[in-house]
Amino acid sequence: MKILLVDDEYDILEFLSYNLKKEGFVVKTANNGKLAVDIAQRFKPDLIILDVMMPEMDGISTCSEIREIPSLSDVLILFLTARAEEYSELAGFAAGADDYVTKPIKPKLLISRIKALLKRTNNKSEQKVIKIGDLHIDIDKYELMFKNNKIHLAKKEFKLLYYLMTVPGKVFLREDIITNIWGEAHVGDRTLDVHIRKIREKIGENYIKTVKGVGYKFDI
Amino acid sequence: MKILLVDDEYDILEFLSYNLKKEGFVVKTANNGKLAVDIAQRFKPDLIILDVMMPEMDGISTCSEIREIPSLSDVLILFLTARAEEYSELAGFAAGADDYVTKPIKPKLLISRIKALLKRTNNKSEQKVIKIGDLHIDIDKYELMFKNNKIHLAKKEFKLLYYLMTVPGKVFLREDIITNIWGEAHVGDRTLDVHIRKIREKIGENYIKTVKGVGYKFDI
DNA sequence: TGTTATGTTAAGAAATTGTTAACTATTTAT
DNA sequence: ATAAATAGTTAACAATTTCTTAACATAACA
Repeated sequence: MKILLVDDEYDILEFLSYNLKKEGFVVKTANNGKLAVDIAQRFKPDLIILDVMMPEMDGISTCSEIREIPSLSDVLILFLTARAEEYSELAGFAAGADDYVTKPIKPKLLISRIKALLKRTNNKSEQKVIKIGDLHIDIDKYELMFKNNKIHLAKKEFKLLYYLMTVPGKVFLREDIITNIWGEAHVGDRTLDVHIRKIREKIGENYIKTVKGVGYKFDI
Repeated sequence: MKILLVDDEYDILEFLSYNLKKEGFVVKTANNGKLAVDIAQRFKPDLIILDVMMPEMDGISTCSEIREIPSLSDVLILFLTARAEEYSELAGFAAGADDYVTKPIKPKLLISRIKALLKRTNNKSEQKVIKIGDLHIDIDKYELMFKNNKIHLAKKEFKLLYYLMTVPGKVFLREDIITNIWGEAHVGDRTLDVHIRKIREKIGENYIKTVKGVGYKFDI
């Protein structure tokens, strides 16, 4: 999930950026509205977080402008407003905002709002249960069945296997897997391999196949 | 689902209206009690959300008046009250309210209350008794039976266990559990664990399972 | 045959949950 | 109204699980 953060205060950018990255979001920042519009077109974020109060081009104008760019028409926009400026809440919605959060910002709250927002729109028809061969993975139960026996997978292992199983046969690029499971966090070179090994230890060597120089795939 | 929102403050109407629409409700608004009664008769909402404090005709009078209109006799009524005015809670119920929510309004909480309310009446098939293994939980009696013995659970413990039992096997996310049981109130980091422990003390270690990094599930 | 990518292992760091006890708040009983 | 009992919360710390790293091994490929 990609987020573009727009605020004129460097401290806030830094603070939020840090907190969002920690949650696994890919974050870019802009310190003014104009720049934000530019970056947005190239970066194609899923969500733009806009400070309402900014010199020159405020959040509301920026929002209106973004809403007129067809390629960005369905990006989500979330406003940051000071508690006092209630009027901006209304103006913001009028300009096409999807949600707003008042300052001072509590990272936890912001993140839960973001997740709710992304879930609400994104959450179409995700497959909850995938059955392939002797394997049966259920994301609701966080459970993997192998020949009718429960197998315990740790969270990362589970996410990883589930990700590979979403499209059996498809080779997932190493870097895509890492971005998907770890976010942008810089993770060591062998970490993915170690997790793959642990999964193989549990379900055998036959399911996850290495495609050298490319990535891994789940296949029977 | 149609909702009629009644409040004299424009900002609140706007704010709630936005939040409710986003949840898929059809919303109409009125800024005073008289208008509300008029609109209600034509709009025939499933639910009316009434601010208690309004000039001229307050929420309680409005409620009483609505309850006397036969075509609206079984509309649901939910009050918004300021925390201080506890009396209004009682008066409200006397006038025929179905639920009340205190200000300041937290949209998430309000929405979950609305859904609960709509479900309760609409969906009479809501499970009041759940039997799983040796456990038998009855929400009406507020009672838990374990191998035919009554077990006393405190309110929070009961809510928590009941919540987990509503979908056996499904992992409920830590944050979802907290939102559901505690509302949006910020509750300490270990509070949930302590309650889980207390339940486990009473029903044994076999029912509630921890899914580390994710949440808890009820499973046999 | 050398180079590069991946596999393996074990150690310990980091993160998450469990446990206890003290304390506060709320209910109930006297 | 007050005491007593019960419920709920927090904080400190323990226990456990999970994750990552580093070092080295092995396999694939050119």
